[in-house]
Amino acid sequence: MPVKKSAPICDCDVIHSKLVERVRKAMPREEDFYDLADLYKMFSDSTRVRILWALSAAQMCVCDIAVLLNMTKSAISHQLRALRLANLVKYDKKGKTVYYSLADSHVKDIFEKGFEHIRE
Amino acid sequence: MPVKKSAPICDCDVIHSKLVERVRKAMPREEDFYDLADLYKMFSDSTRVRILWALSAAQMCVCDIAVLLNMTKSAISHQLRALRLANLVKYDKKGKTVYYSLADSHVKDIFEKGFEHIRE
DNA sequence: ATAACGGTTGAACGGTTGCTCAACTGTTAT
DNA sequence: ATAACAGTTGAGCAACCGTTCAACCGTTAT
Repeated sequence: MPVKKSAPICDCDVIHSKLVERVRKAMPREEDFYDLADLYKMFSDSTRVRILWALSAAQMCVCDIAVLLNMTKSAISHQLRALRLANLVKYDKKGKTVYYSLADSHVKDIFEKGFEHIRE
Repeated sequence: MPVKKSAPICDCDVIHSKLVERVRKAMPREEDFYDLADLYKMFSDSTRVRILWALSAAQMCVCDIAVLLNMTKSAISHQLRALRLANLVKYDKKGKTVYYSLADSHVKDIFEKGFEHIRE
């Protein structure tokens, strides 16, 4: 979704050119950074974080989450869609109701790392 | 920075009320979720992620980062300000140049967890 | 003194994003 | 058949966010 510039647009001289070259060589691909940012984007909104936390506590349907967070089904459904597309949650349809749960254990790990940092 | 609603605006009935009550009781404070989201917001932009990665590789000045990422000093400085306010980076002024580095080791941990998830 | 340079700042813009609203699908109950 | 309900979807709007631009501050060199 972002732009890739080819012409150098930096408005200053390199100060430590050797250092910069060394770091540049070790740098992951541009794409990996976008993927990483996209992953953390899912954790960067308090509604999504609360949904993910709730699902880490129990499998829940859309109405349950809506009641828990005091929000509309629609708002929750929109966010669940984003989480689904990011492969962070999976769902299981049983009749009218759709049960959501975390896709894998990495999500819980990411939570813990975050809370760990907050309570430094 | 968000809004706190008091009147129930949920537009549906609870389906699993016992479950919801159990989860609600175990839920962290609202504020913690905002703090967590704010933390991950710093990782949710590819420019900031690349800056953080660069600083995890070496202490660098603003011009170094600008050259490395092929962006203007101004853009980098704005992002560094955000990272500073979030206590993710610290700086050390030596004459004209300002050297930035990671504030603590948690940042590297968060990186690794993220990359781990991407290469599932 | 003054020019040059590293870095910061605030306003302005364009793009993104989260929620609302209303309409809709699909399943169950009557 | 039809009503009721769980959930989804798309358009629209307001708030937010990242970059640019121009002006600025502090330090160093001339």
